[in-house]
Amino acid sequence: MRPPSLAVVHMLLALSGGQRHGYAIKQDVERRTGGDIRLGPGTLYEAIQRLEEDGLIEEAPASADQSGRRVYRLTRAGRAALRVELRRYDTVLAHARTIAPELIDRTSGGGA
Amino acid sequence: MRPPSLAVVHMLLALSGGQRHGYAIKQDVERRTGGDIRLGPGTLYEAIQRLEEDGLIEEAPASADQSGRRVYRLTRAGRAALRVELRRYDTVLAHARTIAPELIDRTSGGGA
DNA sequence: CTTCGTATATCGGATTCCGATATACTCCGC
DNA sequence: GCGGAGTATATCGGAATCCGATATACGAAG
Repeated sequence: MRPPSLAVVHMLLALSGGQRHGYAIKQDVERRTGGDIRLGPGTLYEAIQRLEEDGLIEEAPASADQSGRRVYRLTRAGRAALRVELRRYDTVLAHARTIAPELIDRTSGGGA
Repeated sequence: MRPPSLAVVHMLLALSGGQRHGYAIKQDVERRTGGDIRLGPGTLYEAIQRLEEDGLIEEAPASADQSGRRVYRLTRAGRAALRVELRRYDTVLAHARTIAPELIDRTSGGGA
């Protein structure tokens, strides 16, 4: 189980805000990142399958009722895994602040 | 050019602390992450090649002199790319603080 | 009935990861 | 000089992952 990509971490994070179905995860991630992270159907549903197999997410009870929508939520292990990844990012940023603080300026100038 | 993995970002970060050769990058990353990120020869040298092809790093002048050591340093584009990745991590952490602050506790207490 | 947006699923090419393997040099003790 | 350990670089091959293209289905709007 390789460490999840940024896109997948964003998916996990979206789910940490409450249970939701695949397409809603996609929209949540795209909206929240301002379009920086875009999830095609391949990335989205394959990641969901993998995440479910690994026990990081699970289908919520009373999920696929009406129109085939499957609602997912984070498991305990999923929350733990997310915490680990988040800490890794925090570690990188901490090192960056030590080694090269000028790389972390908030004067984004251009974009969003 | 897919976004670099955490391991590669660590490599870039090591290089942002000054020019060095491959093996030194490996040691730097492993030491700084406390062994969390381990770079085998495959990961290390293939990432170096890719990074050089993409113009993110370059061989320093007077590099492969003595014992075949190749010394690398970050290019301008490399610094810019590193900044982008760092900002992405920062964005994820910012969202995490908003959505699920309890996932970012500094009580590193438990394991290593 | 046709079109559009939502929603899910699978396929296939390309990329990346990373351990195993190979080579070569240097320092050290003997 | 010889053998071993650590340093240093490079390539191969299997596996995992990414992600656009494609397909299906449903409901609302025209």
